[in-house]
Amino acid sequence: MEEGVAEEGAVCAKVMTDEQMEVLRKQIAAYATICEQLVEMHRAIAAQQDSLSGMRLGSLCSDPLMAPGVGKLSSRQRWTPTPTQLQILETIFYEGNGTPSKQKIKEITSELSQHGQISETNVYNWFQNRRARSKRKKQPAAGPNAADSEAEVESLNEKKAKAHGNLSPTVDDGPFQSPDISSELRFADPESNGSRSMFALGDISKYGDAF
Amino acid sequence: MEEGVAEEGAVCAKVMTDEQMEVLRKQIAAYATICEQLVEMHRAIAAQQDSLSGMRLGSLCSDPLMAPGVGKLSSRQRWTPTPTQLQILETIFYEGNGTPSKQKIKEITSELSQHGQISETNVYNWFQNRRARSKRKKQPAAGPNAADSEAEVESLNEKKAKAHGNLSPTVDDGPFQSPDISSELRFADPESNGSRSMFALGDISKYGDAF
DNA sequence: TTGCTATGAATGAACG
DNA sequence: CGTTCATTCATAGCAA
Repeated sequence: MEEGVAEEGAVCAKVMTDEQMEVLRKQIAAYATICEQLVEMHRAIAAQQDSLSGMRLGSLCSDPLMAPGVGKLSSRQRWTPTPTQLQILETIFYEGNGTPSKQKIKEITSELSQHGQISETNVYNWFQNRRARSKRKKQPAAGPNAADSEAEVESLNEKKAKAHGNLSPTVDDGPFQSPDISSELRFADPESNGSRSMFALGDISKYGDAF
Repeated sequence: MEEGVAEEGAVCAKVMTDEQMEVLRKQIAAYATICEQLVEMHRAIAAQQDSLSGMRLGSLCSDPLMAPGVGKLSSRQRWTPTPTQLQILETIFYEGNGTPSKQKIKEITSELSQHGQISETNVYNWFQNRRARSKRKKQPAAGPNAADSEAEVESLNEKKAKAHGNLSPTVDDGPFQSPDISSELRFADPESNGSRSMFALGDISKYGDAF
């Protein structure tokens, strides 16, 4: 182990001991964590923007006809999570609690009911949908074979396509047109249990010991 | 010996198995994927913010952002089928394809990608919308006299009395709330053990400019 | 400019 | 659980 301390970068190989490697792994895990959380944060923020922008014609705006009191649940039978609720849900979902147990649902519902009308069924459906959606985005990739190529990253670049010269005048410059399904992290998902990664960023749950 | 230039990688391979190296590569590649997502998300959010603050209720200043041509990296355009694509889709839809999903989607996508940028999601959405639209066109022809029943909207297609989690216009929760989620970010100590990033984690920093 | 219409995309809820 | 349905939102395209 004495040789492993060499802070001299002359020979990387010498410092590449198991310990060093573990450090590397932890660093990577840390970055993964940061990225994951950033993703969720952005998602939450986006949802907020969405909500409040759409709220202008919803309930927030005072509609002379629509009495903001109870008893008027006519239009829109569909539950819509408030920004706060959404954020909480995202957090819980991300935190690895991929275990939507019944008991959990109750707790979450209680928690969320403080921020708006909600029921256990809503929470249940939300988690169901969230998981299904996450999976769908990553299906085409992650073939049964893992040892050959990580073309998943490449697929992001394969979005190259000839410009369809139709009516759109200024779209040619646009980099992306649609968020394709191939872009999804396969490790961050609490549900991606089928991954065969050794270090398994999904395994980073144990990186907590590092910090 | 010209081999004396021995890359670190070569020697590293001695302490790190090829498998481990590959795993690390994948992990790093995964960051690229996540960061891509982040960039995309950020772009979308920025676009939304710009839109609602500048157009909807702002209009305090003219549009300094609409620069036709270059430099326009916000605003995500939605996919628009080319005439050729549309025709193909219509044909497939009309062919009695009552099962418009799954494997078929991939085939159709491949087919259509010959005529323009498209993704499976686009095809999927198109069929979803197409069917829903077709159905709704025929629904109003139920035959009830138009001289009565103004409450039909509520009880027309009453399927189940699932009255759980209704949403009343009252939003007790404020529409806004500070994004305190950032407090969850935790950074690993890069200086731990005195070793810096051994791998090109710096490569990630190229995304830094995006956010 | 402002508004409307058509439609792609997002998502809560239901089905099997 | 995975897929599908139904409703809504946001935006492209056009009209007055």
